[in-house]
Amino acid sequence: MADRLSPTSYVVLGTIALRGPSTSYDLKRAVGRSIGYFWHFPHAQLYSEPQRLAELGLLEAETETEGRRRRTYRLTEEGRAELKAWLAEPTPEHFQMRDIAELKLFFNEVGEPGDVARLAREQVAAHRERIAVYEDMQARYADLDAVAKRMITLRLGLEMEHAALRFWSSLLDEVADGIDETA
Amino acid sequence: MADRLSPTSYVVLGTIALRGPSTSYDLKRAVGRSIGYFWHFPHAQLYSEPQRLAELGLLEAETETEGRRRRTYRLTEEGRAELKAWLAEPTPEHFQMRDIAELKLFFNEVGEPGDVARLAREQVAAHRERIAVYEDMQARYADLDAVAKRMITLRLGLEMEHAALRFWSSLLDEVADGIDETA
DNA sequence: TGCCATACCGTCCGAAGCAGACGGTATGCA
DNA sequence: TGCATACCGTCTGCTTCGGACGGTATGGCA
Repeated sequence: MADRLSPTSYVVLGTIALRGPSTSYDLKRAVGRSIGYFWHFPHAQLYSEPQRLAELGLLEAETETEGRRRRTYRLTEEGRAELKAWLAEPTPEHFQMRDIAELKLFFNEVGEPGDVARLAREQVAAHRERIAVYEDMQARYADLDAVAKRMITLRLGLEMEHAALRFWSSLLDEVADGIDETA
Repeated sequence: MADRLSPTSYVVLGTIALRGPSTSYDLKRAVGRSIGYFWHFPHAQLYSEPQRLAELGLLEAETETEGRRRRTYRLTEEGRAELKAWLAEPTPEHFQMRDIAELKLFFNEVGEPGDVARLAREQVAAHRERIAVYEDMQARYADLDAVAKRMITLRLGLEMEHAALRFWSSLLDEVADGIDETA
């Protein structure tokens, strides 16, 4: 059913399934605090996508009449069914990376000698910082049963961050021997 | 200089810098064999983007008159300068992940009990397969000095794949105890 | 009570990204 | 000669994207 939905669609459906009836603004904040860490969605889509889903009958909209023209969306039975079908079906696509740093590293032959070291240093710092953020979240929500099941993706995020950190650190070691020791 | 280029622009610029003068078709194949593994570009853009870059003076186009209307692009001085400036400048963005499997995992509460195990099994297989591909590439080009510098990104790719494999394997262990042992 | 600053919230638009259909060209082999 | 297949480029319609913009509620201070 339903033409074929995009990942964005399922983020909307799924977030509403987890939180209950929500406005676009609610979605925006919820996504910003969770999925947004590994998959970026421009907030404009969290306004347009629910409208589309409502037209498809997967969501039900209720518009406030006074004050802000705020719209609250709730899941329909069809919406929940669509979401569950998606969760149950195979996932053929391999993940994609979108890492500007990796791109730069690939073309490093074209650049100047110091470039790689500078890049590596930056990346080490960035990944360390991100790891701190994740560990903080993990600690904060450690014993909140309500979100325990969601927090599991944090572990994946941490694995990835550590892998990246390991890579850039060792690259830095290899490359920083002697040359360009300046911060 | 130049409004501000997209990652796609730098992929085109960079690939031409590495390979020398190229047609869009050349770019398509070269990208498919390298960067395409971690960052997907639809081939149509490898036709339109060089045209834009030529208008900006970063590339120089030469069109064949007979047979196929093939266009060969070569880097201008401005193009090389732009590329080198990009390589030298800081990289503020953190990588993005786009992993459908991670999305499904995040919403697993909504699904049925067997879903996570099935997902994990799939992912383990997929990452193992990808690791095999990468290791094969690594072995094949191990002693080709010409591409050694590019192959370093493969190491990063492998680190990432291993991290993902570790995560999904251990998740599978945790979740597959007793329930749903069917392939 | 009126005014301002600031957070809150939603819409719009132009540009870029994207998938894939389509159509034309060269090559090889029956 | 004719067909199959690989090679190569273009086009179209749609979605995604970033960010500017504009309106609305709240609280504090004059």
